[in-house]
Amino acid sequence: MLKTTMKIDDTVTILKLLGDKTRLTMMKIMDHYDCCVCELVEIFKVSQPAISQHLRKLRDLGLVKEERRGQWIFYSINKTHEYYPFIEQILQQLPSQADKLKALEEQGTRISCC
Amino acid sequence: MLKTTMKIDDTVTILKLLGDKTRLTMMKIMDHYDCCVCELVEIFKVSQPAISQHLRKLRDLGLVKEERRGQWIFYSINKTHEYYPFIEQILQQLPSQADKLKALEEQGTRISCC
DNA sequence: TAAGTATATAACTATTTGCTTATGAATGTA
DNA sequence: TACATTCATAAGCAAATAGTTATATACTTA
Repeated sequence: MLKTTMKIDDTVTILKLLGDKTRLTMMKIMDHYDCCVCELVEIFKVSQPAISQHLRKLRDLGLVKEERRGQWIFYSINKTHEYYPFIEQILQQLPSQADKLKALEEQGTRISCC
Repeated sequence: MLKTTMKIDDTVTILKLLGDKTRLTMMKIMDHYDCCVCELVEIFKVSQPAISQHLRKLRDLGLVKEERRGQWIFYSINKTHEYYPFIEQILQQLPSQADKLKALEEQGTRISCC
């Protein structure tokens, strides 16, 4: 059990971000795999701007980091974030979302950029 | 570290409820003290219906339970809830809100009903 | 029983949120 | 250079949210 003391306001901000199915699932996925935007678009069946906007909120808080690789921008969880242990604790209790990535591979979409 | 596996949808619902400063603070307080509605109204400086509506959302999910004691209705955390360990894990990392109750006592408001 | 206190619910409102489409900027390639 | 692809941003919209005031319900007490 962690013993971090978290500020209430910070905690509220983080929980609000995680309290969205798309973002929570994205975080769970990105906890294990770097993802480019187009993969996430495929997975969640929403528009590309919708994904970008979710990523922006996560990035604005520093919860994820981006890294350009040529044409693509890959996102991953920022494990150096002050509250990463807190977030990790939550993500660890969620079921693996590896099936979603597997579905992409089978469908051939993931290969397109990774 | 807990190893519970939580459904994504359930987790989202809970995090959404906790992602509100009033509700998160209420939960932290109720984790240690039974509270009647009027106390919470005093603490949060919002209208009584606002508090009742927050409590209803928490109660609808079973996260808190109510108990009438005469004229008052006391709310407390439902420690038998399937996901209570998950919630407790979050609450434990928050700073104590005991000062808010102490302020009530000094102000004489808490005594009125407890 | 009548009046007072505590709480819940209903109705309304302003703000926030998550999505969409349209468009711009950055990179890769013919 | 021209064109295609990837991603970000802007603008607009519908739904959700958190608050308010008004009112109903339940209990206590004079």
